[in-house]
Amino acid sequence: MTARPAGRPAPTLESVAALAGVSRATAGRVLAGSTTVGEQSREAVLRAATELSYVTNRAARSLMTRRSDSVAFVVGESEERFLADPHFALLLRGAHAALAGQDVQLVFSILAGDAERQRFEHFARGGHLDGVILVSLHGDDPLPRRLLDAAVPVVLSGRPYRPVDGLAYVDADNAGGARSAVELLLDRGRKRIATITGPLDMPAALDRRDGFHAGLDASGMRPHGTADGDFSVAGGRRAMEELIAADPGIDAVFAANDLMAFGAMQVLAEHGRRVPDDVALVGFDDSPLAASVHPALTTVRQPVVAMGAAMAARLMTVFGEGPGDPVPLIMPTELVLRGTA
Amino acid sequence: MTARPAGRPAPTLESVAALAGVSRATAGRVLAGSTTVGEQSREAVLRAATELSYVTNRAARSLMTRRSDSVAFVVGESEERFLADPHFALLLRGAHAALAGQDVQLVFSILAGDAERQRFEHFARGGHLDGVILVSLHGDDPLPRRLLDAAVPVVLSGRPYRPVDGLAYVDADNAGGARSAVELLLDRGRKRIATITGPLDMPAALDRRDGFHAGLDASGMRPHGTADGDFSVAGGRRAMEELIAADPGIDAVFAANDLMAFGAMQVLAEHGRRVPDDVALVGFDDSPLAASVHPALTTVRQPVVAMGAAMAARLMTVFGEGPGDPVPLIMPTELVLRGTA
DNA sequence: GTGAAAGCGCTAACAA
DNA sequence: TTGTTAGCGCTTTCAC
Repeated sequence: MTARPAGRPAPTLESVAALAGVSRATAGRVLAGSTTVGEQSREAVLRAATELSYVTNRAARSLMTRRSDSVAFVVGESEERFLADPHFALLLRGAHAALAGQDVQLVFSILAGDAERQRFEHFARGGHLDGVILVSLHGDDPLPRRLLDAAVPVVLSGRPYRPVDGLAYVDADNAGGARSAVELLLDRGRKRIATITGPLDMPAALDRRDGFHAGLDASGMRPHGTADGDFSVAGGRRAMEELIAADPGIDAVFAANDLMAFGAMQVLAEHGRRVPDDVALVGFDDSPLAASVHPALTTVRQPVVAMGAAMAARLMTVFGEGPGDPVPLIMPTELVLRGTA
Repeated sequence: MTARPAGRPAPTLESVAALAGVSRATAGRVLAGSTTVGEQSREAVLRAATELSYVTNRAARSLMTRRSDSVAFVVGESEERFLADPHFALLLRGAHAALAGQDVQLVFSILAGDAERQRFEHFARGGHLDGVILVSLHGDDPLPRRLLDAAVPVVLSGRPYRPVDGLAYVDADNAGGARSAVELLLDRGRKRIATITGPLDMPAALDRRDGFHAGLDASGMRPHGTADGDFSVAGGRRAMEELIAADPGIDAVFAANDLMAFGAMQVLAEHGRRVPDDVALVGFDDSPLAASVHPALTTVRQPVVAMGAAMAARLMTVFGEGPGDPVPLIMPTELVLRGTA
């Protein structure tokens, strides 16, 4: 189907040129923003284009330029968990915002299962994408390497599990953020501090855990418990139960993301522990719900929307660059003081 | 850039044909799945295509077929709220799943602000989209009508605020679901039942409110309070505060979505009301968090992923159809009994 | 069953 | 500054 009432064919550059009384080439120049065009022609073309409400045919353009003018936003996760996390939507929003106005399409894809992974890789290698934003990869996923080998520009959300030559990425200062959370807890006079980690096949979880330990070490203290979660509310609940069972005396918890912190809050309440009086709590993300729970969650904010935008922007500039290792972009975090610590 | 190591040009149909020793036309026929091709040629072509890892150039194909092989998923909402709601991600996932394997791209867009709306409409009218999935529109948005007028197939998520001729949509049985929630509360012996509504410029909120009233009417009862929320946790909190202030004696609440129910749960706890003993609570959505809060939320499940898939499927079939009013698809809801009622 | 040839609408190289 | 020309890679008649 053509998106147009039957009978009226889509206006082409040809028809715009005809109406403006110039050649197709000149019309093309004007629409492409070339400056080497006479004032008269320019105006005539612009008027004609508006008149016909002309829209460039991207297929024809792509064929010539060998660019697709589209960027993929790819979620490398078969599980539901990541999509349920607002983090994902905010990254997407940021990427979209950065691309809006650039005349670049955002193609969305989820890699659920091997079949889809293969289809996607095939598609990407076919030159149908000017770049790929890769999000929520686990472990040592070979996809970035493979795309790079096929000369497809890639930007990763978060550092790769293992360093990959030539791979660009945008990350938050996870270790620094975690450390600042611990320091806050220490400032508040807490002595028995535990942590709930994220899934340890993800670099973000690893870095937050390391930052947590670094913060304690710096004060000559030791963790009073570590329980592994999975970045979900339910995982946070389980981990908190573990922590309490192992050491009923803990007086502070750093959860590696907000969802797990919410789970921990529930469990603490169920065990009759008051937050923050008995147990102080700090999360990570500053997700949209953090301000709405009660008491409101003290957390480490990472600029997720800005990170999404940065990834898209990175991709746009990478297009022009030659070989050489791209510089990772590490965005600062910020402690948001609210009611739980 | 071409997504391919410099020097090695992307294989074309031409090169596949050459390697297979047939004409480009025959190669094309095989790859398009035509049956009028000899067994020998077919095998030769398939082998050659695999050998070269050939990928059809979509731009060239689009140019010929006048189809874009892409569908847009469009969020008509400038506000953050909708994106933070897991509902959105699940719809997206469903739509993506239905399109996977169909060789159709999912183009993602958010209509934040007038500039973006215009750009999008222009783009869509340009015939760059085979169809549009429209999500989270407010009030009497003219966009569906305008797209339809431009002969762009549209499927709406949820019924339109006002009926629009020829507009396809997929909705949940909001009124029925709300009604079943009320009936549960009545079954539990509750007498003083209030509701927290969604934003009343959205049909889903309206229909749930109406279903709530219908359920009460059927038993000859009247609502003990109505407070308007906005589908957010914070809005649910505010509404619950209102409800308690207006009538401290209420013994049940139906919240028009889960996020507001979460807010209500917090406020009830803060006021020393036990859930469900003192006040029973039913939400709507069965969002991923509903099972994780404590007590776990009793709620009305709507099949969101299936709805997203249905919208995409609808779009694919609409392509072929002629004029005539499409039949709306109303998906059933289901009461999920958990701890709050 | 297969091939030759004609474009789809655009951009880019070259002339003028 | 402008126009002419030559394709980009594909699908699709139309012959054979």
